[in-house]
Amino acid sequence: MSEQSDARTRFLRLHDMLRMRICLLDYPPGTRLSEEALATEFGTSRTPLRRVLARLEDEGLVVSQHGVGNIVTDIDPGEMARTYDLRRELAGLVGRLSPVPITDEIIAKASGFLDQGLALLEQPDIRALAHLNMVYFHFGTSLTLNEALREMSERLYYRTARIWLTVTPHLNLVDETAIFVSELRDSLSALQARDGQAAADIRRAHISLCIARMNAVKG
Amino acid sequence: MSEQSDARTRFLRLHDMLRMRICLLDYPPGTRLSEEALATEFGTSRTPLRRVLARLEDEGLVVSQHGVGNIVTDIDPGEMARTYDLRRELAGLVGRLSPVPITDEIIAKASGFLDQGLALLEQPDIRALAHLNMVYFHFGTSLTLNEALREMSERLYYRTARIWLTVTPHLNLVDETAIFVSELRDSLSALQARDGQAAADIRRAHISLCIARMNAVKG
DNA sequence: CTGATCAAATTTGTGCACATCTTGACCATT
DNA sequence: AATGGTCAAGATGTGCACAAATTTGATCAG
Repeated sequence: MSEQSDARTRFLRLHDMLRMRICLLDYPPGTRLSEEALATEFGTSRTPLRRVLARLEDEGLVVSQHGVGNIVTDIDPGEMARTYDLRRELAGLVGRLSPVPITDEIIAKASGFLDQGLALLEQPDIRALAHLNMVYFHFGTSLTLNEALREMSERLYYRTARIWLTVTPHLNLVDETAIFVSELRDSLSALQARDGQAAADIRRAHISLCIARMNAVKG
Repeated sequence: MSEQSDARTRFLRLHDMLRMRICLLDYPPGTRLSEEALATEFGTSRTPLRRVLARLEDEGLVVSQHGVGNIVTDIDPGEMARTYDLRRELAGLVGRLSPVPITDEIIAKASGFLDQGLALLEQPDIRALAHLNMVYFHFGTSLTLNEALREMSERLYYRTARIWLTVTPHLNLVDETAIFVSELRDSLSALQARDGQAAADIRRAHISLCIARMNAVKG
């Protein structure tokens, strides 16, 4: 009873895969995505694939140019900074608009994220760190029942996810991992106190700090 | 030098027209939009039109069902209430995140909106009121330079625009017009004082009051 | 009259052929 | 050698024919 039509399931799967590849920089900005090549890889024709690319274009991750190709968008630092400003505010709102009651199950999940983060401290890996950050972000948005807030937060997250991966190599990977682990630790503490607002504020504060670190790199 | 390709221009025009029809209830919730009929009306084939419908589906205004049709979505009151909660917060943020300096030109626009509102008081018209509200909303979002904030605000606006039109007939049209005019008047005063934050707070407050009025109807 | 069953009609999804546009290479001219 | 034009190659955009899915109505058995 997956209640999803086959076409929609495939659409969501392809969209997820391509978005992930873009956000993990498998397709760096400027990459030309050939519809024909992708259609061949996924075993479909161009038509369903164009539906996926259309959505990625609406999300601002690619731009389609007639006669040229589907080009992975570049990142304008100023716009990304403003997008981060909004993400920071939305992160705080998660604790105020329709917050979910904190259950033992939620705490267990947060604890699991901390374990994975600690494992990454032993064996740093920027790609694994980015992936864990993504999963943890979805966990964060799941703490509100406000569907629109979840959707907008995720939309903005995927638009800014690449900038962090671009900047991190210039920082110290071990340091960044440690900072992320401390966020996971603080977040777990707040949740254990059954204080969802505090947990949201912690995520908000870490976005602020992330903005500051990236500004320091730029300057 | 409109710098837009022909295909993109047509896409934007069709998207705007269909979105307007949905939000003004020309296509009430549950309406089945036939791709063939719309393609004939606009003088294209189904292919470009499906690109438009795909975006409307991503925006949550229609759902496409294989073998059935493209159906205008219904409105869940609870979700709409939560969406309004977020819209209220975003309206306040417009005054804090990258606000634009208030120029004479901006004040002139606000003054023009007030004139149009006053004209509507003389000759009430729910459709004209809804249209003026839409134009004024875009004016409001133009007061921030934060592109993401503008985009998310507009996305949420179009998702909730219909609920207001659905509820207003149960209220008094003249009263609603008068309330809107007072918002325009307050907004103009704040802008004349060169206080963009105050103008944003006024719009925020009016969203709060609108939520309260709609809750009163429901209860 | 009621219920089920099936076929026809209608609608969206897919694949393909072709139109349109961009780019770059090649070549003739100055 | 520099420059301008022309053309071919390759990419996305469009239109059409068909596949797949759903609904509807007719038809027939009970």
